[in-house]
Amino acid sequence: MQTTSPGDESRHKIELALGERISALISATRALSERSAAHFHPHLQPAAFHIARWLYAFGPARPSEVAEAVGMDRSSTSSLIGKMRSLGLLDSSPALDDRRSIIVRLSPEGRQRVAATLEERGKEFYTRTQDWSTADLTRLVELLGRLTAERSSETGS
Amino acid sequence: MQTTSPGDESRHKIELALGERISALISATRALSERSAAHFHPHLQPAAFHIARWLYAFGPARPSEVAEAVGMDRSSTSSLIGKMRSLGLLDSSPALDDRRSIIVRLSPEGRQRVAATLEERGKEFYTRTQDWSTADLTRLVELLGRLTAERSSETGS
DNA sequence: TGAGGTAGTTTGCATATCTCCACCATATCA
DNA sequence: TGATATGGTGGAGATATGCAAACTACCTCA
Repeated sequence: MQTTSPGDESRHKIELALGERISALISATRALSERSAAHFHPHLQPAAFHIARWLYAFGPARPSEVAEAVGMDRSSTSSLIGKMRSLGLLDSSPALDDRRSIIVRLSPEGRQRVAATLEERGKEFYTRTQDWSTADLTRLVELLGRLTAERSSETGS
Repeated sequence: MQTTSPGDESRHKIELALGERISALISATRALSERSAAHFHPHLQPAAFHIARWLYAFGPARPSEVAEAVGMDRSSTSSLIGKMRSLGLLDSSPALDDRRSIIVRLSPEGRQRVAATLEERGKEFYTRTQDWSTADLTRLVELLGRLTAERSSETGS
């Protein structure tokens, strides 16, 4: 695993560091995330929040795509999607290009509920940025946005 | 609690945006995280990885502190810590200030295993930053570091 | 000193989720 | 056309984790 050029080597170090920082962020937010999931909706299992949050962040998609993206299996995802639909948290429409499939999306109420959960539970986290400059905050938002904006080349549709 | 000054208002908007970006990042990395947890160690439950990863990121701590931080209950945490100890993945020492308590820390092997898991599974994620400038990458690493740097009593490393 | 609280561990039980497995409708390909 | 694969759904059984309670050792405070 010896790197060939000095540039590649330091680049890889930075990428490794990024991985560790993201990992630290995930660790730091895990308790918050689980609590949010538990409080998302009184008639839903926690995992429903993971589905809803993904749809909130990345928009409408097919159930199998959601399952793959959040690392859940298709049965559980299907069942939770069914429950969320019957609770009015999300809508579905037939997929245009494949009549076996459907597209699920958050309903306005579902979207609102995710937003409320994020804001309510996220307050505990805001204290960390209280002494940040607005410029740094904005920069971080922008960079994170670029990091997660990557949903065009998938599924070739 | 309505904010009064325009500065506070836009500030809050940025904080909200940050919350949504972090949420998106967590959604985007959830599948990866779960897969990493599942592959962390063949004789351990997935949740052991969450404990190990937290210790990797934030250093030695008491079991109850870990449980609180990763959002798991103390019985599961205790049981998993016991298993990891017997597998040589972490060591424990008595807490100096409280003889009821202990301090757990990753062993060199445990640390190495977490690092290996992070690097191996994280590769799928690196493609996202391939076309980033090194400056942006470095900046993101720095900002994320500041966001998660919250523990005063770290043990070097 | 004694009373009550806390840290860690263990156990029993409830529940959430995963792993197969099967099924149907549709798609894809020979 | 037929054969095989895929997307969504549902069920049965296995496992992981949460929750509650009990226990020991220890701490804290009156």
